[in-house]
Amino acid sequence: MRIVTWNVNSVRTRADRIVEFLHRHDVDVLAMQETKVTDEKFPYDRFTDAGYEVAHVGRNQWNGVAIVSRVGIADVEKQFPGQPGFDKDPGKPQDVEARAIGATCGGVRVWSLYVPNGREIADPHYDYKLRWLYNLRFHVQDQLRTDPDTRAVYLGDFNIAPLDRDVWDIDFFDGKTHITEPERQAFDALIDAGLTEVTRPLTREHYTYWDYKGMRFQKGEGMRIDFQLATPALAATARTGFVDIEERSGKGASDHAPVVVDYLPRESSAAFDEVR
DNA sequence: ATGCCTTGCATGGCAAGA
Repeated sequence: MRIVTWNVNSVRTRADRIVEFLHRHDVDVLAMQETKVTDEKFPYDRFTDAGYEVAHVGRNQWNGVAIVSRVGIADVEKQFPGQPGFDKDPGKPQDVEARAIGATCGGVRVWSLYVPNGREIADPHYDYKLRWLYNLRFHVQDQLRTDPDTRAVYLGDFNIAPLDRDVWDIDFFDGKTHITEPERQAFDALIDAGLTEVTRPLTREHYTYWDYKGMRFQKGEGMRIDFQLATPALAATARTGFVDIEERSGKGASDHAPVVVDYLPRESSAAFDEVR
């Protein structure tokens, strides 16, 4: 089963090339981030016409996450349990943003995640980002405690570069977000909870994102911030993967590239283990 | 160069991205 994560930076602007991408790479499940559209205005027909079902949550022009699947979509959740909102005024109810959607597709629990950017280290959004990640960790722990054999993947735009080599110039990021120790610890906490980041060993590409500004893509100056974090049962079946650099290179591309992973079906995995 | 693109929107100069 081929599962992809892709921050599309507007699903309406890029509907043509997203559908083209699904066909070109024979995709089973695509988790999108930054659809930048409300549920009402989502271009559902473009995907249903192509043979996919859609689950989406979008409340305004910001954020927005979706899952499109041709292997079924069941039990949709439009936020993860315990997902915090942004509370610029602690006295008021938190605004839970459209940053997480979960659905079961072909026996895999898929969570499309758009982790808050953090903006500046001194900005309240930085604390929001850390809080969001730690609450996600608690959710993952709960899921694995309930069912250690669950096949689930938490994938998306994590807005964290876990290693220094995940950015083109670590000195450029001195004092900036995405590379700070607290952010990396929050990412590592997801790994400590039992997840495996499966894309790094499967692709030779360094980066998944290149800023539009300053010809960053043409200069090879990117960041590795999009990932697929799989539970043990699913991670054991990850076989091949790649970052679709060509998709990022075209005119009118998103600033993120699709990150693709092929997982063996549950049956094949059992057979494979027996053969071993 | 507190910039450089690109998006959506009460289509205006913003806000936001990373």
